[in-house]
Amino acid sequence: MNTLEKVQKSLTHFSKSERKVAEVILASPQTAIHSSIATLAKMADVSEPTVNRFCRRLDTKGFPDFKLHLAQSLANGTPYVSRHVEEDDSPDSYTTKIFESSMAALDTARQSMDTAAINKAVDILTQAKKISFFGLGASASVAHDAQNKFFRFNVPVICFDDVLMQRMSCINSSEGDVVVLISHTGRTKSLIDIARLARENGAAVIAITSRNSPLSSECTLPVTMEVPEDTDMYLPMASRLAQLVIVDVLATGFTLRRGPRFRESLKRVKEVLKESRIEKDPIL
Amino acid sequence: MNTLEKVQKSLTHFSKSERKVAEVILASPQTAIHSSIATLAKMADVSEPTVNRFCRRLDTKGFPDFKLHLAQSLANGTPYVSRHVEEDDSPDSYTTKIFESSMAALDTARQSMDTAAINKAVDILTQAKKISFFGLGASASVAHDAQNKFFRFNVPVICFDDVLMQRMSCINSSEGDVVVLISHTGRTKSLIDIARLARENGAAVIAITSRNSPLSSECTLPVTMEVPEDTDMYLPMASRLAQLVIVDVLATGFTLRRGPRFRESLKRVKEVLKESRIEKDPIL
DNA sequence: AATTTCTGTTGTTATATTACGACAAACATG
DNA sequence: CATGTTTGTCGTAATATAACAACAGAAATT
Repeated sequence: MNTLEKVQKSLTHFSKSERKVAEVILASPQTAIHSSIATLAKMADVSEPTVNRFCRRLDTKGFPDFKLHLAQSLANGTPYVSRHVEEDDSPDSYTTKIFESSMAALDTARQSMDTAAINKAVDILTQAKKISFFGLGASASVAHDAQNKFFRFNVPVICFDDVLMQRMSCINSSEGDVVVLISHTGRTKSLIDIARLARENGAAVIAITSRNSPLSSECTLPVTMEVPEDTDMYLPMASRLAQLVIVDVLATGFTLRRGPRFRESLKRVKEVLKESRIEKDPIL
Repeated sequence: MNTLEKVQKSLTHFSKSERKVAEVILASPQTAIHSSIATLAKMADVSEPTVNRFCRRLDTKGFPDFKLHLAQSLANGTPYVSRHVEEDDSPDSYTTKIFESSMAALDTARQSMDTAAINKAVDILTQAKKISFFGLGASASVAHDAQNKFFRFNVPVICFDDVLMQRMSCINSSEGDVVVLISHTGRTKSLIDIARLARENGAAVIAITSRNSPLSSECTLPVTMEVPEDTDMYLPMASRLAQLVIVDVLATGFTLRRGPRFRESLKRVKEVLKESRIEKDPIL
């Protein structure tokens, strides 16, 4: 865990003097890491060894080591002790918080990723006759993005954000087809039906969803992740970002598997797109 | 700039002994930050003051200060010196790289954000009679996401990913309407036309795009950002993520501006959505 | 209830470690 | 050979920590 958060969280566990040290550090972590143990002790109005003991209590080797850990946690963001948006946050404040919580969410998602599953998914995708991306509601935009990416690969790819079309498409699917389902909760009934339907028709079903969800047990290959989502108050967002990144990871794996000649043709697609744009001023 | 990268980049600028120090640090930065100046000097087979001079050359106050900077840059990720995906990366490796570069991109985007513009955009959005989100190609999925978010706010909102529909919609727009255009480059000709068209019909035009782009000068309020995008080889991805986060920031600003009673009704929308899901096992 | 004992907290002193400045030797360069 | 740069040696000041002592408050004993 982040050292600064640890200090914050252990506040109650500390003794009187140690709490003084913690408060000084929390008040201005940037000052703390640039101070010597003597100046910090003076700021907190305690003795130097107290500061040292404080450091030890947080599982560090001593004061210098503690400074190192603290420096790292400062670099990692979290200048705000809380990342949750509050009622009376300023635009500057909530902007920062949302960006930071997004980054933190991506980090936890990364740590919970199973790269073996990623690899298998790439396997399946490269061998697909046809790829379909399905998502509902908020996940639909991820499906669209995926379609956009894989379309450039010159692979037969479709995308539906509508239950009926998804069902119809599944009924017509066959061996060699790959269906990618995107759902954060993995509990949307109609998507679970679709997973079953697709499998019954011989298609391989990849699901980008959460671990242990009903959907993950209903598909051929679950690509799962753990994302801290504060859905109580705000809209699901972190999961969307993580899904997008996973789609990008799959797309990247796809291009790597296909080899260099394939990537040449990708560049040509890009060249064509440039024509619809206003050229950048060459002076810039 | 990241300290570790700085060491890497300045390798040629160093003198013989200083380079020895740099190499030892690059070989194992984790060891370096946990060593004293004496042990590091011994490892590099140079004298202690040489190590100190090395630190000074990198604009730090001395060895301890250098360690702090180095620790921060290590915390920021970059265990890989490069975040770019290489030809022969393992799935684990490219997954990590893509996640990390995404996070780094969000960080730079955040730093380049103009929160005053965010605030103005929220102003405009809260007063809108009707909100339209337009994006083309890859940005279309962001527009969809935005529609999804604002739809829950019970605001008249539409979204088109098709040039003709966008034009038609603009022609029918009037005073009080708000058009939000999403384009990373801000150079897509047809979107620039649409910005002009919308303004001619009295609509306010917000553009989520890059600074100094043609689009940003053609709209009422540009919400710009700087995102490092490696479009040469891979697909635009970082910009998409940043756009999504900005949409989320705008949506959050919107709900905050609307006050607590508004958020109550949001919860009701969520309750309704739950009915389409399989309930979570209460034991879990 | 008063005293003792124990446990944990805090400060003082002493020492070892660490980093840095000043100077001098070695080295390269014209 | 002269000049400027690089590098190392030495001494000193700052820094962190170990060991010990004083103290406070709680628990136990009388």
